[in-house]
Amino acid sequence: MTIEFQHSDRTQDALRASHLYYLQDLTMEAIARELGTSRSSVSRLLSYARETGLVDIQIKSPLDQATVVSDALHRRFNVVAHVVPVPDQTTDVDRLDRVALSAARILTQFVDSNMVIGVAWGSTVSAISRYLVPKATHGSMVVQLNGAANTRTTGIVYASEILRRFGDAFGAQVQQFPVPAFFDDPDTKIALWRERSTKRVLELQESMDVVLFGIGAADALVPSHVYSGGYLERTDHESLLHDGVVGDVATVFFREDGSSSDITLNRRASGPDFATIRRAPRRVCVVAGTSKVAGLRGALAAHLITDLILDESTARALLAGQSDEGPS
Amino acid sequence: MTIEFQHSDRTQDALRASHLYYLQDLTMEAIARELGTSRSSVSRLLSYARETGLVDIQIKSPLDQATVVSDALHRRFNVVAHVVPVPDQTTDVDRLDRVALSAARILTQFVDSNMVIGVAWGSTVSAISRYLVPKATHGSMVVQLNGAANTRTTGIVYASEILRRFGDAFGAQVQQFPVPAFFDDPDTKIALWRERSTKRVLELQESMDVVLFGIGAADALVPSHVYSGGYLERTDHESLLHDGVVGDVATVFFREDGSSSDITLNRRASGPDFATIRRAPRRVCVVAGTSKVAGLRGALAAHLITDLILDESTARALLAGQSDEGPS
DNA sequence: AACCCCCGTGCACATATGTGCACGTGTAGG
DNA sequence: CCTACACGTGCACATATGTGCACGGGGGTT
Repeated sequence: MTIEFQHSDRTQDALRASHLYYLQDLTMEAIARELGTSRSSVSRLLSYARETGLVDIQIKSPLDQATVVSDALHRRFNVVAHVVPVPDQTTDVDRLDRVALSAARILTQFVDSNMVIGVAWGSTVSAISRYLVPKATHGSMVVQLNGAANTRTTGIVYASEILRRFGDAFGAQVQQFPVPAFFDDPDTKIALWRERSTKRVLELQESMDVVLFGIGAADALVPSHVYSGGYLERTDHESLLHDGVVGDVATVFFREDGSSSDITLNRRASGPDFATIRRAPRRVCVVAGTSKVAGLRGALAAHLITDLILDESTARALLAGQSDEGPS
Repeated sequence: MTIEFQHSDRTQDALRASHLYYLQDLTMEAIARELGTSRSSVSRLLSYARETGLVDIQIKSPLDQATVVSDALHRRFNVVAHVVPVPDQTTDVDRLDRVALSAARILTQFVDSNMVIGVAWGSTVSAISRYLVPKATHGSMVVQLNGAANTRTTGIVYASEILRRFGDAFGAQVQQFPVPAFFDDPDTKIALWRERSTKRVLELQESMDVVLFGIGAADALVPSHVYSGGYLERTDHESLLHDGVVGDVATVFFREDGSSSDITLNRRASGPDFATIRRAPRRVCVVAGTSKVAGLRGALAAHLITDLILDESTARALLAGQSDEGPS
């Protein structure tokens, strides 16, 4: 008639080990004894617990003494900045990786149950998706921000892989958006936008709680997908140049001052317009590498960003510019 | 004209090191190179960051697969249980210590800015106070639940030391309650309760967001202060026995069924009545050692507890009893 | 039944981390 | 100016942790 206290599950052991290790400061040796197993197994249990998100490690920069840089960003652009320390001479590839790793872990804190999470699928978001720390939530939904198909591929595999990673990590349902990144004919877009299946996605986008995106920039050293993946024609590039575009967010282009009206290509873009993005209370932008500064500046001017995760050099480059935006 | 990015502060280094270590998985060696210091200093920086609460490590038992025990407690008593793994043969002193360590770290998660935090000052809470992890908050207030003076000492030093630790850890103001634990004459209490200085404390207690307390039990192996510290006379003990008391929370006694009416001694107790405690949305009870099970059962019956932190054996002992409380 | 594959385990070794100690620097006081 | 002291640093060593490898026990297949 005794109640059974089996800890059959590997997770149970991991939980217990984590508690003993992180909450009671026992050594792995001691934990091994309590669990009746070998020290190495404990080491593995703990890695498992970390990978699985059973253990969650957060860094809290005391708000009153945040770093000078992040503080300056807050004052200048009215965003919460998470500055990722990366040595200056790091290559842009490594830089992206390190920023993505940090971003993935920071992102976890923003996600919770019953949220609608919009994600783009550029190289930045893709990198992040590889490092996501699982967090169990209920009733959440991951929605794709913009289409992925281009003239060479449907892009589905690539984009859906990214989406799937997000869905897996947060136990969320995934809503794909199976349309081209850019339409050939704006009228097709208009027509498709009237379809009920499309509308469902658009409505989800309207109710996003969190949006995650990078910045597209033509001259990034790690080229953004949109500019290198066969999505745009030569004439498109010329059109962008002509319209004074400095970058894009989820296929929607903008100028350095944040304006995006009368940019021809936007009529064919599949991404959400900026009003939709701004409707989300938390809008997380991740940027690695100074080549995206101009674009970033535009996105800030457009008030697309509430939380900015970026590497240190980029933060400096951003601050080095003179134009003040100030809290609106 | 370059902006200065000094990281003069030790905290800044610690923050950066923590980011690199916990968010980017760099080795301390690598961090030392980036910071231009020795590996040992990095090790020290990281300890500093942990002690200081710059880094916050949480264990999240996925709600859908919480341990069997904590789950059973939830169903049986409608509390969120945090079961601290402790080997069965541990002495009660060690047991208290380990539970207190875990409790201190769990407690951090419950505290936030602008909260009123009520704390008792028994041996359990005292142990917890020694392990608190600092967490910067603003506008918080720590309020003492019950008086501490007795016939031998004013108790002020002891209780205030505990209170101070809480205040320090959370950057909170401290509100002491300089009255006897038990009055000799109930009328003195009534009179004093009308004083404005007393009323201020009582009002604070009415608006507590979090309460932290242990369980007092006469037969605990690590004797509760109230029963051993010269607070009660022989006749008092007899009176308690006569009234069927199984324990107390902050000097207020109750029976196994949770009732506390007509317990003579309560008229002389300085602690808040149970209605006041129940007004707090989060009521954290910490218990180590099976000798307190009877008392704990009473406190549960009185609905004094929303969050229960206890060691494993005690949890089992609690469950081993047959009486069901069930969600109310 | 015999076989094989998958998985979890402990061992032994390679790394990574923690810490006593001695040194050097800066500051307050004599 | 000298002395004393507090504090932070790196070194060297002691511990603690991570990981490749080989072993062995289910469970499914032939």
